[in-house]
Amino acid sequence: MTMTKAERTKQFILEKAAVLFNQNGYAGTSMDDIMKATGLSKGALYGNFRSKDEIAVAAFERAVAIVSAEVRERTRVIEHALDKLKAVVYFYKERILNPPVEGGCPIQNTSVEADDGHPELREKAQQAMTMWTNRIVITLQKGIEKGEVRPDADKSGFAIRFIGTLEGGIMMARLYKDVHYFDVMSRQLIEMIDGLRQQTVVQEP
Amino acid sequence: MTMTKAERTKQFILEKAAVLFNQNGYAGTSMDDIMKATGLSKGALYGNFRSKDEIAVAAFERAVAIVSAEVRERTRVIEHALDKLKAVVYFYKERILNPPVEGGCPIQNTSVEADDGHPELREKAQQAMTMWTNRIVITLQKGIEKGEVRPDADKSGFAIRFIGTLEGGIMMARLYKDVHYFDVMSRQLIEMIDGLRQQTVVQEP
DNA sequence: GCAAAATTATACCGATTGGTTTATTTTTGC
DNA sequence: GCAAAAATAAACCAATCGGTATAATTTTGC
Repeated sequence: MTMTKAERTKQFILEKAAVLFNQNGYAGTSMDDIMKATGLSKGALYGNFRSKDEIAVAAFERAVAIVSAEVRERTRVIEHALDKLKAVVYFYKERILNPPVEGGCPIQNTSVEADDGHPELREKAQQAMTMWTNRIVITLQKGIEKGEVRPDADKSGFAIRFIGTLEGGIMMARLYKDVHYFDVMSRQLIEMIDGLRQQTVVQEP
Repeated sequence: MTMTKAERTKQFILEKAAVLFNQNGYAGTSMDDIMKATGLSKGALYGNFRSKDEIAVAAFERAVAIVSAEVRERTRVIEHALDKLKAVVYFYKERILNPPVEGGCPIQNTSVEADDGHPELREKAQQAMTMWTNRIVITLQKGIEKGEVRPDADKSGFAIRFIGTLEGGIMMARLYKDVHYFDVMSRQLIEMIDGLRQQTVVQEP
């Protein structure tokens, strides 16, 4: 057996809790909610985790891992840096009303709830956001090395604009439960991506 | 007296509650919190409002009104449509870590918390968002009529991109408590605004 | 397959939740 | 300035909150 029974239970709890926290937030989710969602008792919950906080933090990281894995799965085989970025946009567009983890983007949900309290969750959200920007920067760097991306591109600036625009679109589309709002943002994202393209240099005679 | 005592108390409760809900969310704010923040008793609270829900909804509308009033105050005297939009960007940039209502953008906070439950709050957030987009569309329309804005501009598309980009910047800047993230988004916003300018037509000879 | 260890269920804890009741005080309209 | 109406304080309510103690059950390593 590759995974002990206890480990599997722990992961099972996190999978259920991730959805609850992502939909209803930290304050909006009770231990009783998690008991009902898992069918487990309070003893099982507190036997695997020390506190609600510990579940929330671990569930957040699980949620981020689920989304990351699905995005990576979608973009893995794509060679061109700009196509990779476009695939991310299309992924979110398709999944905007049917996200990998019910409730939307875990980073957005956790950021907005934790920015005024809960420093631990806020720090985890910061780390996840920083990881995301770093991955985009790396993608662009590789694109520059392969001559696909303008070498003078502002990599980290682009990463911030990319994520910020995406998150803004997610927020609006989820508020109205209407993809259109994300569509509008995604068109801008595609333009931004195309703006990174290495211009074909006209040879001087 | 222009305002009865009871009316003033009601507004006083809403002003205090607006901050609490904006910082800690609906689920994260208790009636006891509001009692402590106002110094009033539970009787006073339930004498003026029927339920926590009613306070939350009214407090949200108050919060939106406070932010709107400050933005309008800042942009009121500006004549040129594009300057008006830029002034909005600069206003948020200055106030990103010192917002009109502590806790950030009430529409963002309420949207993200209410998109999976609390349909009443979600509808109020939708209404506020729709009002905002409408105001931008009207500004652009006037700009077109005055020849300041390209007549073929996609007014409602721009409004969505404007707000979405702004909200994305607010989210990131608040997560890191660092204006830089909003700065990056604001530069893009200024470019978007300049892209709306009516091009000077080159006269054919 | 058995004993030790870990996991789980149940019952329970004090504190806090949103909300009500009732008595007292304050404000209001005349 | 006085009576009616409204607003407020205080005590109280059942339900729920996060968390613990203990006892029963499973899983584990050998």
